[in-house]
Amino acid sequence: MKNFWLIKTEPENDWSWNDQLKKNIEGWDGVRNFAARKNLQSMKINDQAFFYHSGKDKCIMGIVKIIKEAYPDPSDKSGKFVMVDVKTYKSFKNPVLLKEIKSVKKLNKMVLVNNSRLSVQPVMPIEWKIICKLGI
DNA sequence: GCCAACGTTGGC
DNA sequence: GCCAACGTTGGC
Repeated sequence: MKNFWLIKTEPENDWSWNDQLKKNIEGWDGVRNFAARKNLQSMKINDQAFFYHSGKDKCIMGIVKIIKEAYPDPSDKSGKFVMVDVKTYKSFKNPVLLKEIKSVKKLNKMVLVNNSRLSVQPVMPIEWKIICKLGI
């Protein structure tokens, strides 16, 4: 079964949707949190993930697809953490703002709303559907 | 720039 | 194995 996710990035300092569009395929490394690692390890090929800008923007920019499942993150010297590869899938015409998400009642259970610090989060199918509609 | 919330570390 | 201290994240 296909799963849905949300991955966060800091567009200013780290990696932006613009960078993603330019590069198309990118290794999602640098995750150093056990809850996030667990989510990375649950990802399957062809799962989809929202691409979220934290910081100034605070919005979902588009969708990426998982094209390679969890493998050891070479940037982690301890060897404990993993990464996946993602590929640009779809750009939202209307990036969905955190503010909008918070204003939709059915979305107020989202991890993004309740635990905004988790950098790799699961998304419920119903939540996925609503946000896709908002972003078109 | 502040601060609340959270995760991780390390001493016991 | 607990918990205080610390560092980091991210929304405001």
